[in-house]
Amino acid sequence: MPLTIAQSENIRLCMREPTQLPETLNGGLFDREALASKVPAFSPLYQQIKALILQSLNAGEWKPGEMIPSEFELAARFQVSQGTVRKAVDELSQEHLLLRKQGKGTFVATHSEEKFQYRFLKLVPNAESLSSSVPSQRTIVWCKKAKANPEIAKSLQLPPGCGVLQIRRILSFACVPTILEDMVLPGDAFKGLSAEELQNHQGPTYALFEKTYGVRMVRAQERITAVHANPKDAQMLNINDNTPLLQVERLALTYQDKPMEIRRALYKTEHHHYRNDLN
Amino acid sequence: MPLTIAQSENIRLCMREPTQLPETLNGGLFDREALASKVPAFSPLYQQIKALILQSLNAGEWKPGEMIPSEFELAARFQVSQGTVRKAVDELSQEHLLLRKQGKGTFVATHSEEKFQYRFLKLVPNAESLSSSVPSQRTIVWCKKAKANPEIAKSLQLPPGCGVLQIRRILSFACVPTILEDMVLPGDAFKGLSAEELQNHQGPTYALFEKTYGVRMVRAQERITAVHANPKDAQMLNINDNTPLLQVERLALTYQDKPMEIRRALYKTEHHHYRNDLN
DNA sequence: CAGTGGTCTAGACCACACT
DNA sequence: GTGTGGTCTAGACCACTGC
Repeated sequence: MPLTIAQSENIRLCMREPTQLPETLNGGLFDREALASKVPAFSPLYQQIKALILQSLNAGEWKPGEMIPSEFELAARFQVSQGTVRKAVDELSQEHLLLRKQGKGTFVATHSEEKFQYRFLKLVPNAESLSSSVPSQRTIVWCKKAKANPEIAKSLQLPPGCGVLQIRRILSFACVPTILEDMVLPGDAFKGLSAEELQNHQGPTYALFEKTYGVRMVRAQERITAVHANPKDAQMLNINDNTPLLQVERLALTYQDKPMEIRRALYKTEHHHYRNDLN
Repeated sequence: MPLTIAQSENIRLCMREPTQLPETLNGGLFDREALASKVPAFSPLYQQIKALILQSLNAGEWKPGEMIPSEFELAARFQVSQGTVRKAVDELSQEHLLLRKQGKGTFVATHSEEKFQYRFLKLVPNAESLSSSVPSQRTIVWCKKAKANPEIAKSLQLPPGCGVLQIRRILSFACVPTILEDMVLPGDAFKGLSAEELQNHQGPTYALFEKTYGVRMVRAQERITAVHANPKDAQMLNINDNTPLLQVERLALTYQDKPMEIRRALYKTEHHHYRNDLN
């Protein structure tokens, strides 16, 4: 049945002037004023829905691994059609924030998920069939408190001198030390994180972060250069001072692009390489 | 108006048994048998449409930069709804094979397009604001014919000993030689390509390839390691033998994932870095 | 079986570009 | 104005999961 003019008019108003809609019947589950204030006033509906879902994710309404409401439930809650919710969820699952499972539901993505473990680790063995592409051993060198220097403070969007956690560790593949990594985390968000916890947990470090500290890394940027190790670092990796290494500087972001980790790693590329797919 | 049962039945048949549909009215513009033979028999309609569009692109029915038929025209041609064409086109434009321009039409993507020039070149200046991120100078060292060794033949899916083109060149940024690059191309596809042509054309090399040789690179894989230059290569880049460099090995693919180029490049990362965004 | 996501359709209207 | 892509809706049915 075609839309009536009145219905169409409602839709138009809904898209262009959300705050002027009559009171909805959703029992205050969400607030169109808040919506209008958080996103550009005249963005497409599905992007507004996307922003709302993002807010709920960020607020922890649904935890990593949990199922979110079905498309029809969300459609009812936001007073839009299921197709509009679908488009929002489509984009979020493309960005790996949500994970759709046919017949089951839609789930908050997690770094624990088998399929997405270590999805930020691009170093793979040259002979992929021979050795495992996940680190076989993880050694925490230290985990200590420090004050952020100006450069780090700026990158993490913290006030200078703010408390941070400094972590150094070595990752080995097939018992060969291959990665030397220094991480810097905001102290507030990771209060209580210790070398023991880092050493003992199973699976990816980012899975620990999201499970225990509620910090989920969703994107990252890496800057790669070729360097020589300094003598101390070379010793840690059991290599000659003169060995060329990849230096990978990472800035990892959580929801709404808030930076939550700086990482500088040295990759030994004798038996491995950094793999990148260009589309 | 809701679908009748008969219409639904038609849709079902169309999805599951394309070859059993009655003759279409499209004047033989396409052949459902051919369709069924090219893609899995039971794939969603929109993927079948996607495969058909891909075939037309590959066959050169629409050249890079040209406009393809409107969504409604394609829908009529393929006897599906506009929404189904839309989904196919959506995916293709996400893969950078097509480019949608609101109000204008949908175009075959091209490496000449301002927005996508050098989209495979991930080396950017450390201070992005200071210097340009596109090479200011290009020097062809040589462009010569050779026979493919077994390894190269395998990568390019050619018979061993097949004729190939070997190209070496140096790219400079702000007059500083920064990239030393060796490319290998299948001789058949690039018959007549000369050092002069490579030297003199404007814009990205991949734009030349698609304009003059009809070879459009759509994807690529890169393997990055850290190396030392050999003395000769070091001289070309005007650096010390001991300078660490990024070695970037690329395999570039055209439509249907056919490999068409092998490239081994050395990147000097004194003033630049390889930038990668992880999603 | 019911519930979930996945596909497909048909139709309305908006936003943008060209003429 | 006409034609293009972009958004939104409503409704049907399919495919998969788990009770």
